[in-house]
Amino acid sequence: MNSPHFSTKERILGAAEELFARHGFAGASLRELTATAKVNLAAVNYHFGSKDNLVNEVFRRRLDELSAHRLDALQQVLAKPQPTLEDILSAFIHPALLLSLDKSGGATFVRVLARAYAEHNERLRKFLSENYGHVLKEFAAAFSIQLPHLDKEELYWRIDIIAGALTYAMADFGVIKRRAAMSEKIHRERAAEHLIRFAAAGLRAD
Amino acid sequence: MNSPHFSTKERILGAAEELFARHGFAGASLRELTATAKVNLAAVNYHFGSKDNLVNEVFRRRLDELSAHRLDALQQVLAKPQPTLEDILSAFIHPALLLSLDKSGGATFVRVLARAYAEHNERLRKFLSENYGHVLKEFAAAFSIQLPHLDKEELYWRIDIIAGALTYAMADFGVIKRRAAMSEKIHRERAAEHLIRFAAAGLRAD
DNA sequence: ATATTATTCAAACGATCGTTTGGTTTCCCG
DNA sequence: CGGGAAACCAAACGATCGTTTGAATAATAT
Repeated sequence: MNSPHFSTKERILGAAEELFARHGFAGASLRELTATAKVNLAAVNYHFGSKDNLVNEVFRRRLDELSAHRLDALQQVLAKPQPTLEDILSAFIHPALLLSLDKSGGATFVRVLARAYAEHNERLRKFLSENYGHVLKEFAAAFSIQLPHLDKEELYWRIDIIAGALTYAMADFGVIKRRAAMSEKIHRERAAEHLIRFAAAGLRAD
Repeated sequence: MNSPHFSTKERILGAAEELFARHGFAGASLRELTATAKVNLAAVNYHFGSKDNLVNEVFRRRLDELSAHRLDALQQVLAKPQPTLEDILSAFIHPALLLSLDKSGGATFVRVLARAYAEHNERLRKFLSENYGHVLKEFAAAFSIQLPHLDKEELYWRIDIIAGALTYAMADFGVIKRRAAMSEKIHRERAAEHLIRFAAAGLRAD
């Protein structure tokens, strides 16, 4: 990720993704980050303005595409005659599954996503809400039709918890490396199916 | 938690639990912590030696009891003629559910537990592994009998991920407060059942 | 080739962190 | 009551953090 044929900005983004996944946002220092990226310490502030904004850009680089995939999948699901809760959840999870299987940092980014859920950083939540809140809003609306017995507050609470647990479960925080990439893909796909069923049960509960 | 009839050590532990849950271990500063506990800044180092050791003691205060409950429940399950995977998972989750329903900080501590999973702090992991690793080891042995097709490495990996997701899902990180305590208890119990089924499916997958 | 802009760099700044110090107060037992 | 241990407190220490500075270098355009 710090190969010389990447630009300074790209090397910083790559190192940031890696170190944010490993140490969290506050835990990753700009000194270790810039050393990993093989750039000068001041390069982060020069190219991104601040560490906070670097965090934003790490998310933007991946979330624009992930959100688009999720909304596409949701639109296809809602076009069906009788969409199920599992269909909607699949539209939410499957794009993240694809991202986690991506070879160039996608899996690392899913771990960063899980960090974002765990660290209840107010500033970051505001950024994500302002830029990608409409995605969760559309999914919440789709869920709401399937779950008329839940009021808005209760639904949002459940989506928040479930989305966090789903993301965490997909994030693969374990220390042990898996053996074969092929077996990993199969495992993740099956895990995603189980996650969908678990989340559907959690949403359907009275 | 900072009532004057609590001792200084207890006030510090209570404030630490609260602030660790809200801001994480690195994110909670001793200055805010001691201000919340209404004690002097130096009191933490006087009574606990260091911030790291304070983190340890926050866990020890709750985990001794939680681990004992889990091992008791596991022993009862293994005494049955045909224990199922769900039985073993229930022995792991149910004590945590009881803790999360505890009125005096138990729910807050479950959020701290979820933090511990998300922050991959090496020092903290070592402390937890040394002091409570035998609990996970006994559960892993019980799982292993039910899941002979999984080798040790794969089993530990799955337990790590699943335990993290379970803990996170139980941690109730959502901002929205629930309305009635009674409805919360019912909701959590049902959520625990769903979690058990989800985790069992994840463990049983090839 | 020269002027202008963009980028990189070593060094320092101010703020905040956990921790330590030395003195004061409080408590308790002989 | 008196004396020694325990507890508390304000203040300072050293380290590390994100950020800024101003000069040196590289790249680009006229």
